Amino acid sequence: MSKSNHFSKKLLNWYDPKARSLPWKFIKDPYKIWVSEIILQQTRAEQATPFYRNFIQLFPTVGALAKAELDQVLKAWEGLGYYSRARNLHHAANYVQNNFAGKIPSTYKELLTLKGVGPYTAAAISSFAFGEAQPVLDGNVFRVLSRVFGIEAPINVGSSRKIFQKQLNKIFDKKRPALFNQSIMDFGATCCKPSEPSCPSCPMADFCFALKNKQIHQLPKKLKPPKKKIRYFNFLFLTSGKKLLIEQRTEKDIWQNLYQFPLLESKELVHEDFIKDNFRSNLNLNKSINFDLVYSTTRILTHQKLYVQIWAANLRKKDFTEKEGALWVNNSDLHKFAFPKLFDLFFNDIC
DNA sequence: AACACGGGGAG
DNA sequence: CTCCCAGTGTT
Repeated sequence: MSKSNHFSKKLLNWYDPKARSLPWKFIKDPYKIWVSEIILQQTRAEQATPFYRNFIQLFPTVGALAKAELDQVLKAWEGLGYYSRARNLHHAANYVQNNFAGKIPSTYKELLTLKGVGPYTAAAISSFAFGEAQPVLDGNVFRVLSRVFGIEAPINVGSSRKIFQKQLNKIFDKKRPALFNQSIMDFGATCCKPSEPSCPSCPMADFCFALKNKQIHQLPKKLKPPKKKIRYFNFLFLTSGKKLLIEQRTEKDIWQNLYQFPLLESKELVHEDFIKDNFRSNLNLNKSINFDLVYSTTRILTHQKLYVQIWAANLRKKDFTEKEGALWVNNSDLHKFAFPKLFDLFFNDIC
């Protein structure tokens, strides 16, 4: 028997559907499968689970999601990260309403026309929800293929993809696409793990390239990521009575469409006096207004390191200020706005 | 082809 | 600290 067929047979024999029980498994609703796959992009299952449950409760159907305001959808995504997923999901829900009569399209090709649905997600939805023979190629599958078949092409460069896709097509079980896809991802997640894989009990052990050649810790190969960008964020926590000044981020940058306090950003560390002067002139505040440093932290993102300071000031009625694009919100309305995670930490810290 | 995009967990 | 995670869109 060829090594390729051997793989599929071993895999399906190894797979225990009950071993990894997750809320989006064993469901057939294409909408829920779609939502789960978007949430799971670059996100661990444990982190995804509460967000998935909450999201489905708030937006049970594609119609409900399409009707919702983007701010509501972002609020449901608050703290999860990669917020373009929420924007694209909302956009695509309306696209499905208008172009597919509210039915999630059933083919790989049509699914690719939805914003936020790429090759992985289209293969996942089309196979899980509709039984189409499309193999998924995600981080797990890259790792498994690299080790078992000895593929040395780095998995984090686009040009390697076709090499992995070719090998994947060879071993894919067209007769049982959903089962194969579920199995190979579970196998990667629980057996052929990134570190400390369970080689002694691995069903592929007798023909795995990496095990045979002692390459388990060398495969998959990956190119070094670029260095983190350093950014300095100084926010102003400006209150007046029960009101607080916030603004929406609109740039194509991290946290697009989320809310924040008025911000002074710099590439270098800047002096306290410069920050305060900037706040005064930017918000048209009186010289007598005082600012206290109330919060200081760092945030590590995948490609950035943020040095964050939050300054507080309180205004009397007569000092009340207006700023283009900013809005005063009541404490009681704050929960309606989606903020980056660091503000959640801040709110918890000061309360 | 390279870059941008969050946040959390594990080692 | 580093690496990884059920990746995709933009430039």
